[in-house]
Amino acid sequence: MFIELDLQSETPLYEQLINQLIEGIASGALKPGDPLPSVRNLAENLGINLHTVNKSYTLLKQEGFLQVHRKKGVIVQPDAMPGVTAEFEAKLFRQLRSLAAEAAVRGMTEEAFVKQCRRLYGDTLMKRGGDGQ
Amino acid sequence: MFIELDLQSETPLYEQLINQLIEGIASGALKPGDPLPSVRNLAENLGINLHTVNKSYTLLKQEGFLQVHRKKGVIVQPDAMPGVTAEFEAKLFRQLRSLAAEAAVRGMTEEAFVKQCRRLYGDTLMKRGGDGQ
Amino acid sequence: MFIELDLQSETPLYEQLINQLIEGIASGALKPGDPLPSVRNLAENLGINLHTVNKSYTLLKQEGFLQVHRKKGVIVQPDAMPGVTAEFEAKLFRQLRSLAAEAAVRGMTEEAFVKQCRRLYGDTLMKRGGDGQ
Amino acid sequence: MFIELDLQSETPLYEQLINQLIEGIASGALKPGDPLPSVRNLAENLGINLHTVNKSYTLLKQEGFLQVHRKKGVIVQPDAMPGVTAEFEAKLFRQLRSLAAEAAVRGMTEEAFVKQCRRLYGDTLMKRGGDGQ
DNA sequence: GTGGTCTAGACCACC
DNA sequence: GTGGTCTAGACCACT
Repeated sequence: MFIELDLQSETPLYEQLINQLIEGIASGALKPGDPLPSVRNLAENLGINLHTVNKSYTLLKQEGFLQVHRKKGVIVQPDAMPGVTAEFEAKLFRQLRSLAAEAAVRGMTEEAFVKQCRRLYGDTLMKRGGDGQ
Repeated sequence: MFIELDLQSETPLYEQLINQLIEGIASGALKPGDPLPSVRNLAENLGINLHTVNKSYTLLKQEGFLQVHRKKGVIVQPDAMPGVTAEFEAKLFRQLRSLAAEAAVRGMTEEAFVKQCRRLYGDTLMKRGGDGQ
Repeated sequence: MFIELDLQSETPLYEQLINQLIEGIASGALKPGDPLPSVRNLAENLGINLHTVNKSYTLLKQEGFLQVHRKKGVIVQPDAMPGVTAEFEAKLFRQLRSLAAEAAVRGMTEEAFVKQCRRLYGDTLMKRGGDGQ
Repeated sequence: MFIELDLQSETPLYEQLINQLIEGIASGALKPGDPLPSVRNLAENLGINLHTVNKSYTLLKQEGFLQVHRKKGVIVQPDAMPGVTAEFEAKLFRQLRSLAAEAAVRGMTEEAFVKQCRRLYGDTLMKRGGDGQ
């Protein structure tokens, strides 16, 4: 498993897990239709409680990234992934604006900031070639 | 006052306040050496608790964005703003990676993502010319 | 076979099966006295477990929609279908009230709601004329 | 409190609670902006666990029926209620079709069925005059 | 064995 | 005081 949680972090475990699963999908490590580990299994591997994993899975299901399949258990959305919803745009907007403002105040130039953005988007996907579909 | 808090938001009030003050500095609405409203005053204007404003100010002072001035009270850092610390880089990295991954999964192209990043950085600074509307 | 199960649905398979068989009877696709596929056969065709089909049949027999026939195996109730029992009325009441309330809150007018109800009842029976496509 | 849970029912407690809260909104007993009891408080009154109430509230928040207000606690959506989404239409369709089919097979006429639908929609709203806005 | 539900008790952040 | 998070342990329905 490629997942690593930071027990000291201030971001909740279930949220870290959500982020890492989405990154897994983005990178191609998790492909549409792939089965995920069972809640119990993953919880044990990560050394956390079953309910915490369950919460992450549930939220990802509600968002449409995951599905429960009656035979395969929990799987990655095999059909269309959720698109760019208004909620996501709002979240993106809010978070980017804060980050950009702080970066600017701290003296980071626009080019440095944008370069970092591009790099992180690219990193995410680059692994696809070596690893995914 | 250019500050607007969203009582329905999931972001804590003190954090919203921090963000908006930093955005105010980035845009030039708040310039180095400018005095900020007193804790009591701002709390009253925003209709929130003293403690909340206090917490925001304290954290911003700790980070080096604000200072206490004998006569003017709390002012915007008149000397060098805090630079790009390791903590900030880590935060930037973590948050951007999550956002980029989700954007990618949702089908947002790299160009669209980067464009949005640049736009939000630019928006922040553009107001500087106008000197703080 | 006119039955289609959704493995991603939150409704249990045995319940989906029950619903579709009742809809089959309602539409006339299954007529009183008609034999049903054997448990084994149907399970194989649908790609699901024997137990699941068995559970559906058993419950439908208990309710009186199906019967066991010495020679034909399981058949559709050839005599009087079960009537409007107190249990059914209670279920109908409970579910309709919830749906109606949510529809109302979501801004669906009474006429739109009732129209939908009538349409779905009508759809079910209209196929009867065609005798079970 | 107007809420009554059936501990024997096969429908989960949190779902019963959700339904009753929506019915409360539909009837006008709960008006936009009204504060709801705290999770602890309601849980105690209903004799169930805090987490069960929490789950109901959380789901209703996600759907947009409720909001957390930083000062008033949990309140009924003060702005626009969620409209008729595709998911709701699908749910309505699925459930009504099953109910209609079973009603038809049990010998309930279209008029009797539709009348019941209209009655339950009406009941829900009628209380508004006496009780609500 | 799976996911789903419920309970119980604890700690924390926020206001 | 509030809601949010996490843990622990239990039972059930479904396949």
